[in-house]
Amino acid sequence: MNAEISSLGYALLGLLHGKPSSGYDLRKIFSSTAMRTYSDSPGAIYPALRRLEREGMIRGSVEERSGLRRRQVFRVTPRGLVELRRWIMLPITHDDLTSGLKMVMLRFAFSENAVGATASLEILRSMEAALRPHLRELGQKLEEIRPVAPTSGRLALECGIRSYESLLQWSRYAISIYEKQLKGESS
Amino acid sequence: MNAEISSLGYALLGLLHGKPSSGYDLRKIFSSTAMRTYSDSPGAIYPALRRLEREGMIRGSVEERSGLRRRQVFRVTPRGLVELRRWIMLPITHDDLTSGLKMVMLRFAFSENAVGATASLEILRSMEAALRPHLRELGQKLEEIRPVAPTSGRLALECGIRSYESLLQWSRYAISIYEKQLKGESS
DNA sequence: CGCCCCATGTAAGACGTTACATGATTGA
DNA sequence: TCAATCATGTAACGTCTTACATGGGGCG
Repeated sequence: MNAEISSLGYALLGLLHGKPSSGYDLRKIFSSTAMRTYSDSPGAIYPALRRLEREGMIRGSVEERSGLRRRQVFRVTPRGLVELRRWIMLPITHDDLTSGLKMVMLRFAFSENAVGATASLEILRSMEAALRPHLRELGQKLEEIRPVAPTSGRLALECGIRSYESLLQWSRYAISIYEKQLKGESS
Repeated sequence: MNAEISSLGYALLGLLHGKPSSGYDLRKIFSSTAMRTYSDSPGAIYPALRRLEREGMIRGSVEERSGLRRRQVFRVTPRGLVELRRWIMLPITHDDLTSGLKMVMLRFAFSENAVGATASLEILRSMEAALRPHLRELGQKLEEIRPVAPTSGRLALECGIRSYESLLQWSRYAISIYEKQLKGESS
């Protein structure tokens, strides 16, 4: 009942919240967009959908359309929406930054539809706050290894640092966008 | 005999080429550096080492040190070095860019020690060449989704684009470093 | 009729995660 | 002697990958 949901599971949940779809539709979305990272293979998607259904996060309903083969369309249940929102609004931790940013960006990407623009803004601020100490830490690591590591090792670390700096700049840019958008709405 | 080597396997191979170590040493390296992403759990590292040994990539030798418990130090075999170099010098494909850059950066990080600075430079140029078309492609995707996606979805894609742009800048910077270094040596 | 697209799935195998087990040594 | 650290592993479990299976429908 209370099993963990994989990143693929959350990707599916978020997409289904945007639009009820069949497994085949979802597969096409994955394979045709930048979300290809979440596997476009049926051997991953169909079992993941069944797991979500077993946990009560989504419900599938067979569509009998004239002629064509049966097609099962999945919809997010109220319970699934609660879980999706909970996951999206999780505070951004240090681990979220180091263990690949895919999950965080996925959460952000779904945030506006699933929770609202103020939530998106909150995520961005949380990210900005988490990035500062992380960048300091990486800077220290660089100083540590500078004398001993080969150039290529040092440059590899510098590449990581730059990418986090770019993320920081992006988050500020995104914050400004949302602040403008929200101010416009309230006025 | 000819099984695929996982990313963790290559990480271990590269580290062992830098310095023969025990499983425990490797674990400490993983857990104390930015390479934590490659799992610091014994349940992953020890089986991976055994696989590498089975494939003839590394060889372990038990060190009998006064008093302390037996400690198995692994060394890269000639065959392992051939495989490591082959993997490092693989041309950088479009898939390498989309499926997380961890592998490419790992290859680059090991390149100087395992193959030489000219190889590192070659990798960087290959990366720069692969990045240009990829960035164009992402730009098109952005134009496609701009009218339909919510702000958060669009911003998430922009974040990806920025990170590749930052990677492109880094690769140019790294190329200039290597070019200077190699010119200095040859003169 | 044969072929390709829709749409769903299953089976085998590899890998990683978590948690536990073991045993020896060092230090309080 | 008790705990912590060194050092190596195993077992259970879940998930992903790859490849194959199935079966209807449209089309030339």
